[in-house]
Amino acid sequence: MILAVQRAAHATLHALATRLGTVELTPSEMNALGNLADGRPRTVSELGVAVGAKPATVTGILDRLERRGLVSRAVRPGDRRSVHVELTPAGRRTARSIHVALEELEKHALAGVDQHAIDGAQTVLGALAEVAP
Amino acid sequence: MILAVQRAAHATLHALATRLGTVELTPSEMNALGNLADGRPRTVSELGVAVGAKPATVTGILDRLERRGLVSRAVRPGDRRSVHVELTPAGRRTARSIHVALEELEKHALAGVDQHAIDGAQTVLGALAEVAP
DNA sequence: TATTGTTATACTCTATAACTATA
DNA sequence: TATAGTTATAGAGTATAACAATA
Repeated sequence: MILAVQRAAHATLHALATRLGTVELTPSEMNALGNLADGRPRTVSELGVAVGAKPATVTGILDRLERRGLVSRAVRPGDRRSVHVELTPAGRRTARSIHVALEELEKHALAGVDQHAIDGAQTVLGALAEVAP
Repeated sequence: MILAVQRAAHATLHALATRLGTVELTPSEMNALGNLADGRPRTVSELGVAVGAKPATVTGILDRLERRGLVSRAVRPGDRRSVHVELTPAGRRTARSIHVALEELEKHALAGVDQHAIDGAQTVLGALAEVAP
């Protein structure tokens, strides 16, 4: 089962990258954009927890996204050590296309699968995600 | 659903690395050892298809595994361009501990999950893995 | 000519530790 | 002194292109 999860993760990531075509985003970059998509600013640490990366890693991801004009950094009011990250208008457009591509990919891949199987998969994936690190 | 797959993949990989403790293997290295575990030699290309990596990437993975004495390379009889890769005795022991750790992890994580959910997950993960790249 | 594997190059992700500027 | 973020360093995965040996 765990091996099947790895295979599915790999295949869907690859398929998503192909569908996005010219957008050229790495999985971590998509993940970061997806987490910021609701419009709420996050600190670097919060984003790190959300995407499962260390602050030092998040810094690198944000450097690239900022260079491409997809996110902006600003000192957080109230605590000048913190940085608030949020999407730029271009970042919001990109996040939206990722979301659409994901939905389409999922719809396409699971077209012939019945609802009971999907419910079961939710349960199993939830249990696996909760496993103690 | 696809996001749940990514989260589960990430969590299980991390848990597996923790359980293996001192063994210190990257996911790709585990994957390569797992594929060779049946004792049948593979060419670099075959292994690349099995682990989802390009030959150039496989070369690097094998370099590290060979340096640590876990796999051996030999010219393939009949086609001197090809290389046959197989596990050394130490590699077989390592592959076995990976297998055991995987089984235990899975058993532990899915202890409270009923069989219908597991069957459903198999179906869904199979469908996702088949999605066109 | 085509294939097999390797090497070379460049970029990303990751972890760790040291550093800065704030608190 | 503790925390937030960055920088520095090193290792690993990835893709692409060029290459040598062999078919």
